Amino acid sequence: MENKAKKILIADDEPDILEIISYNLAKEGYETYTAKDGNDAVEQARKLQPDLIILDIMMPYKTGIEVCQLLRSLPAFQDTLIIFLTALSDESSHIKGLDTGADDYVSKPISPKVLVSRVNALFRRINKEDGKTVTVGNITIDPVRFIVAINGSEIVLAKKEFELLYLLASKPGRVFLRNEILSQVWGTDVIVGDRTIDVHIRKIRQKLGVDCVTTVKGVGYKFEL
Amino acid sequence: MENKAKKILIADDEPDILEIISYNLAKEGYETYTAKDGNDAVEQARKLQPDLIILDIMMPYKTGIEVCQLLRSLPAFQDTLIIFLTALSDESSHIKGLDTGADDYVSKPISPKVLVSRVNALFRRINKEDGKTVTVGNITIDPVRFIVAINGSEIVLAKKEFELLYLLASKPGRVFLRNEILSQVWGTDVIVGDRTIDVHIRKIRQKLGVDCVTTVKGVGYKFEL
DNA sequence: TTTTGTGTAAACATATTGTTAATGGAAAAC
DNA sequence: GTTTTCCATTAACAATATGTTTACACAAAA
Repeated sequence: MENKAKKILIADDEPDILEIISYNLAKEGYETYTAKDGNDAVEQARKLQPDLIILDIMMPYKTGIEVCQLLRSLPAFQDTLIIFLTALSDESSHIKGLDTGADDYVSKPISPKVLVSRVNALFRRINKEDGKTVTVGNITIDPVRFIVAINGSEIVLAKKEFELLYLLASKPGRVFLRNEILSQVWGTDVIVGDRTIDVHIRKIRQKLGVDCVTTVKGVGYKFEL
Repeated sequence: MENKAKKILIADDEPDILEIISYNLAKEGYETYTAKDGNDAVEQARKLQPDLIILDIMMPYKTGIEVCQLLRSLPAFQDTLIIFLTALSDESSHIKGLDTGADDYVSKPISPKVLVSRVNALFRRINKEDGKTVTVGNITIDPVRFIVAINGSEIVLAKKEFELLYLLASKPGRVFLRNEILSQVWGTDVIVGDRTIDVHIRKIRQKLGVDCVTTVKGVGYKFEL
């Protein structure tokens, strides 16, 4: 399962931050490398072919966004994970820039724990999306093609529906608390109303036409045939 | 499981913020306490032994970081959850301090909803630990899947029924006083009538169909085959 | 017998979820 | 650039499961 250590390249012009991030990720078993500015980041990235690149937005020579755009234009970096570090003041002006292909962004000031957990989450997500098709009974859920199949016939789910179903089905039988579902599918910062999960559950049940999502009242939901 | 209310200590020198946070967390069922500066925070923390401490970084007498470091050096606070509140201006100068052992941080200005969801997430992470499957004879109680199985056939219990059974079965043979049961399953602040436990016990007996819950008259109940 | 504690069923209240329709926004099609 | 379609979310209400109390029966101890 846990194969070779993932390589992470961290680019920031503040040595302190580099050190803290590097230290904390190394402690988690990642192989860390650092770059001190935009040009350095590009160079190192080409050399190392890291699995994840953490880019500060504000850096000398090239901003994180420029680095990201440059790398994304290369075939070898299509699938490389990228996280932006943004000062809060950057936010509005640069959120658009996140459309350049970042997989997540973390705002400063940085809590090592938060960053580490985001990184872990990202790798988890990738590991799953990397071909981990879930099959339970006659139901197959393919995260690569974004398709659910029951006895061969394909069913199209919307994004949230799919993510929710995939989460539940990834551990069949296990109950997911509503909170858990929220933070896994919607994220910790997004707040949605109480009925949102229900509505999506209903759509899933409706579309699948098979009774495979069970309610555990007062607790949550589970996937089960 | 969802037992007694968690104690949360909130330390900030702005009364307004204290009130907002306190109000919103109390609404969620937490037991909230407040401290108005660093020294106060330390003192209250030692008195209350809260489950979670929310610390503003900038406070008179002692900063949140200092409070955190001080508490973390005490054995009693090794496992206490700590969240920092950081203003934007704190940023780089205090990032180092965040490695003192915070479990999360939330930046100002604070959205009550975000804070509440972070708090919930944090507690959820902790609660996850006690999800061990209990097996006694041919009865299996699995809190992860939320089912009870007798000889392989699954039995669905309601939440309270399940929690009650899980409590008893977690220490087979041991007698649980009615008081104990109340505080463990219902929590200390919930008041219910005398017959409530009985009714749940009866439902458990009824659903399980096996005589495994024994009455110890004048004392309580125990799980026993 | 009286007292005390428990078992049980039904009634009631509440909490939680299910469902539908409406809204606004984003993406896709034109 | 405009229209159209689809999706995520919310609000409002219905439906249901669950939790609690009530009332009384029953049993064991005092």
